[in-house]
Amino acid sequence: MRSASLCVTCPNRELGFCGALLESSSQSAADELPNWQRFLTARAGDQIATRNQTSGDVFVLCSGWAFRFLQLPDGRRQILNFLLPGDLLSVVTIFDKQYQFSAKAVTGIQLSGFVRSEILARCKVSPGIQSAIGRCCVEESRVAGELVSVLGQRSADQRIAYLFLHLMNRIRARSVVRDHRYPLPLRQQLIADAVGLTPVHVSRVLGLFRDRGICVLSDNVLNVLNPAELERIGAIG
Amino acid sequence: MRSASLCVTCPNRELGFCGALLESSSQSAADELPNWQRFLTARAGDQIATRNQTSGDVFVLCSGWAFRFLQLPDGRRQILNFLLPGDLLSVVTIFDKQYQFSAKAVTGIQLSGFVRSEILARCKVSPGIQSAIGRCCVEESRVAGELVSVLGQRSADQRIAYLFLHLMNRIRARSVVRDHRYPLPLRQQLIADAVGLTPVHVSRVLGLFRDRGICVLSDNVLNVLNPAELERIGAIG
DNA sequence: CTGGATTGTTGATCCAGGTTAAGGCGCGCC
DNA sequence: GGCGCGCCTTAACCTGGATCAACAATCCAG
Repeated sequence: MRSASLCVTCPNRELGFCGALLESSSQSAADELPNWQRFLTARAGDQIATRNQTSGDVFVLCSGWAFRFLQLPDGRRQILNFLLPGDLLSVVTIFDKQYQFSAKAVTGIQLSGFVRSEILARCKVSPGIQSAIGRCCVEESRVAGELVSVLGQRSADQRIAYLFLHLMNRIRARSVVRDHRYPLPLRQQLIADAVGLTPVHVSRVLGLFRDRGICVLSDNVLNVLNPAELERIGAIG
Repeated sequence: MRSASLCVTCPNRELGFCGALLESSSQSAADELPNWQRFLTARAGDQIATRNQTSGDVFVLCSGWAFRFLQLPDGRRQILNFLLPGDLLSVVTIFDKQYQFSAKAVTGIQLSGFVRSEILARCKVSPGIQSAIGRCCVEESRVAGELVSVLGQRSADQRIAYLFLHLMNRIRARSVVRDHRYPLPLRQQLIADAVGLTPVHVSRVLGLFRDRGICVLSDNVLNVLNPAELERIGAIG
């Protein structure tokens, strides 16, 4: 019961991967896990995947926030994206048992793991899963391309505004947002690692946004006071 | 005959997508195109795809160099990757008829287009195609992640060294390279757009590499004099 | 041969963001 | 309470790369 209900209560509405997978399975007894699925939890800060590690499971984030990243030899890291409930760790984990990235939990999280071979088998018989995987690939590729162009071409305030707008969209896809207040459990260090700036400069830019009445990030809530201005700064062509 | 022989003579050896597709098809008469395939050429500089445009075809580059990019509102562009013979324009064009990127030819090129619905149909019956698509997705995602971390975290010389090393690997996968001389038909402006620098600064860094006896790019050939040093500068963790 | 376009080089100057450091605030723990 | 530890903020300074500008080299078109 645990994993199924968790996945049903927090599907990724944009992509619907988890939903497609579950719909393709016959209903199992309400209080036991099918043998092709397992369930994990991790605490804030725990590393949940490591580059070059292999795993027979494909994981979906059921609750909490996490992120994928690449570690550099000098100790710095680049965050590739943040994972929200309903997200696959990465859609390519369906095709490759070896992780090409590392991942950590931002908050406490719950993960649902599906046996890869089971997904691939279902894929052959279920057009629903197949197209869900296709949509995930398209989305991951689109987001990665956007991030490349933001990191390659845009200034500090544009990068941070872009990150906020991107996350705001993803949060809105999952829950109703009131008064432009978005739950955002991110330390400035994480924002820095995501947009390729130092924490010091992130603090400066956030201070600027605050002073200009654009948005305020505190207590894990992003309060957007002037959405139009944020959009103007962070929108990508 | 044209398209088939071209694809067979320049398969992407890393990924083998084109080969997998062709192997799955019954041999057609040697001098006519099957109706699910067509063949295009473009001249250097031609735009071969535009963001948000839709197409019923999935294209493979058969000869020449091209690149995918995102255009920014201010006129700048970020190159997402360079396309070498055998590359799909992007693997996600198999799943989405709408391009999420633009693309241009660097040199004169030849493209082979496959009707998308035909690929998807073959996918259902051919495990070879399915796994080739999977491998393409893994590779595209890995390369995109690396580029994100390079743009987010690394200095100008590291970025350019990384680009060179990355392209050298891809060129070596396609043809024998003698004396560390790699064919590289790139203007400095393209290198700049790929690594997020200005052409002026690219020139300075290339000058530095030349002075330090690391490598020389001229006449569309990259002559690598000190591979170890280039590797030291550009290697990612 | 000449004029113009394209590309690359080099120098001078500027500035966005990095670096370093110090201090403040909140919070858990002894 | 006091103390240590994260985290944020702010200030002073530095620097890598952008910007601006001049010029050389190459290649065509006429």
